[in-house]
Amino acid sequence: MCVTNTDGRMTLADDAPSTEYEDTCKRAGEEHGRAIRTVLDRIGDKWSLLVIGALQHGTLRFTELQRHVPGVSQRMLTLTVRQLERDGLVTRTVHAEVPPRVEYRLTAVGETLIEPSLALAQWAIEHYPAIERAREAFDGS
Amino acid sequence: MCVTNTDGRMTLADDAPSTEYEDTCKRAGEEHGRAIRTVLDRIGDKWSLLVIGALQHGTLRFTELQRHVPGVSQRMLTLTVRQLERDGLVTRTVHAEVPPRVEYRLTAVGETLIEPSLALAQWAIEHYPAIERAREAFDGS
DNA sequence: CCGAATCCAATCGGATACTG
DNA sequence: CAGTATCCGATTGGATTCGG
Repeated sequence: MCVTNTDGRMTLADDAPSTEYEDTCKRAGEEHGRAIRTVLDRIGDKWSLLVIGALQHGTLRFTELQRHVPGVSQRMLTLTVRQLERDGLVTRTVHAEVPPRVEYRLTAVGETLIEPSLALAQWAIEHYPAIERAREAFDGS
Repeated sequence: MCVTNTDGRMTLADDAPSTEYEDTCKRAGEEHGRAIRTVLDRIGDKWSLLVIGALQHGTLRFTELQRHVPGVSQRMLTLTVRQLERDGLVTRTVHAEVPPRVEYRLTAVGETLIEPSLALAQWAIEHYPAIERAREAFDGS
């Protein structure tokens, strides 16, 4: 897994043959692979990206968050925000009141994730029709 | 799930209160939600993005592809390229030879996925250390 | 060389019920 | 309100074996 190649181009996966330089790149790239894998495991799950998106305009409480992410169960929302909190992408603030009030908010790091996620979302919207057509053609033949 | 808001800003999830306009946006946005979900289900899996990355510089045969994506099993590589083929992101060309030769290549649509994926990969590499630190801090406390 | 088929463990995620 | 706990079906993905 190399991200910066010998020619300076960016790559997502490793092309490396077995030259010494490439091997160095490969070893360094293994770290990159873990980074990409880790991030993909987070944003690739069913709800994280939607939660990030729901929080992009400000603070939300648990129930509000649940309304903004249609279809998420209480359990999965809890697990998802815990993961995001653990990864330092979301802060969780508990106010000592009755009834309890818990507020979720993106951290600075969490906010930087919005831009690339949005790029992906735009790609999805733009190419979804083509994908649907491709599937029908593939399944039909 | 709204992507373009009333104020023109982009969003990943739906903020919509129940005005008529927002409801229209919401209904239209449900389509966007399916698009994003669909694409996330594809690139969010364990291997698709790595395969796309491996193919970004040209054509590869099955075994080459497997070498370029370290850790992938034969089974998963087969399933992954089939999905990508079905979605019209990759072409699969079988040459009638012995031994058989099968070549995989990105389609035009597949190539457009590289840019946003790379943006995400760069984010991953840049913020992975912060995520690791956040996790240690979270787990330690 | 390029797969398909089978088996199986682990994880994911929904439903439901209960709590401070 | 904001969770936690438990159960359970569905999905994921690795290992292995067989075939054209």
